[in-house]
Amino acid sequence: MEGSAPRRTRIQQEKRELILEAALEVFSANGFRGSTIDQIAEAAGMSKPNLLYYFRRKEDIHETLMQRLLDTWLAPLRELDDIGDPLTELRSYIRRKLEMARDFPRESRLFANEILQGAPRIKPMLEGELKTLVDEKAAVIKGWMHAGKIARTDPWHLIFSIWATTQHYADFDVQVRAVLGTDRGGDGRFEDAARFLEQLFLDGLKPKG
Amino acid sequence: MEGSAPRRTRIQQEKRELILEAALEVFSANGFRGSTIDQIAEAAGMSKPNLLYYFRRKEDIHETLMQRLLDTWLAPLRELDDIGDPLTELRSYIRRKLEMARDFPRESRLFANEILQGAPRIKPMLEGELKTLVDEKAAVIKGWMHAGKIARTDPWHLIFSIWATTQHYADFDVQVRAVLGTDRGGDGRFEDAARFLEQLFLDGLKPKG
DNA sequence: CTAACGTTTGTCCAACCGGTCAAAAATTTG
DNA sequence: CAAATTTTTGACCGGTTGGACAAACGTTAG
Repeated sequence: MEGSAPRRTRIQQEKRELILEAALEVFSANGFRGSTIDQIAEAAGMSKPNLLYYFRRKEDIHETLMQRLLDTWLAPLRELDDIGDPLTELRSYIRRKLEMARDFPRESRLFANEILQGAPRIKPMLEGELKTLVDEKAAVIKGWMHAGKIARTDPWHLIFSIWATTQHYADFDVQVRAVLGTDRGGDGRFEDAARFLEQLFLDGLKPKG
Repeated sequence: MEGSAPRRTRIQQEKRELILEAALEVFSANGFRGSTIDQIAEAAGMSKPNLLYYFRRKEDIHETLMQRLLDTWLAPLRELDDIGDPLTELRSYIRRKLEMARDFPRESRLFANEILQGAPRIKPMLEGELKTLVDEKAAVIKGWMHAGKIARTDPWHLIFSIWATTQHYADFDVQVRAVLGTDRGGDGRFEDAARFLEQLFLDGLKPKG
């Protein structure tokens, strides 16, 4: 078990939040090794030694950021439930994930950076907590398939494809905008994406017979 | 126009290849800023000054690597042609992209790293060459839709979704393997992915009426 | 007021990093 | 062979980076 959370003064809480916000900005844009404490300190409006008073090491900032991220990041999947209509349930999971890519692109990129580098700091979590959660939800989806509510296919790869297609709009944002151009690359691109993904996941590409 | 390629001795050609291979390994694992010349030199089996004799600056290595990458990386899309049957054509595009994720994961990660950081070095190419190519292929796909050969949807987002789902298996490999576990995360995962993606893109998830 | 405690800053350091340079070693050329 | 050229190396440099530290400053409680 972890030790209890250390008591913090009001200033400590505020400043730590400020630093984490700044670090999210910097880390997500430059990666861990590509970011310097000075950059984060400047973005947080304080001096480097001052920042190091609140977080003793650069890694501590990253670790704290990552822990918080994971909770919110997996929330949409946790909400995937056996209650409603399967297709509706999946559709709203996709929508929620796409909204997260739109509203929290920095978090998405921070996560992508970590995985790309081989997930050195969160591999145990992937193999433990994440795998458990996905296996659990895969079982739910499998139930829907056996009940004939959705087509039979591989639930794990289905989840991967939802992750991939939605996070793409955060992680590869520059490319998406470059390809769509100034006219179609504006704010409307997420609605276009939502429409497309809904159709893809529901009906695929075969023309209506 | 570019100047003509400089003449190189046999040793220069060999050593430059050796360096590029080593750099691909290092850059794709650590990103540009996260990699050091020393790491690349060691992976290439030579000293740092020796490496710098063949590439004057770290950036030169990265640039050369990126130029080569882009040609091979976009080859599958270039091959997408108006000749055969549309659904077959799309299916084999997806298959080719998935094979590239399987056979050239380092190239995929190198590219992903660059885009994630905002594509500082290849943005012009994205807005120029890449956009032109995608627009061209989107027009082809649109033709198929008007001819009733495939369902009507957004061709650009269709291309994005193919990129996202296939490259996911290279870029997020650690996560994919962690979630699938030791039994299903082996070499067979690409065949499972291929089967799943084919079904997804052709039929979607609606149960067969 | 004052002592205790929390916060901020300037200075400093050792390690690292990209890159230079001259000289040595190896190779090619005549 | 010897001269010219290419390749390799060790030593070095200036700038950056993560982090330590003590002293100064601010705040709060008695």
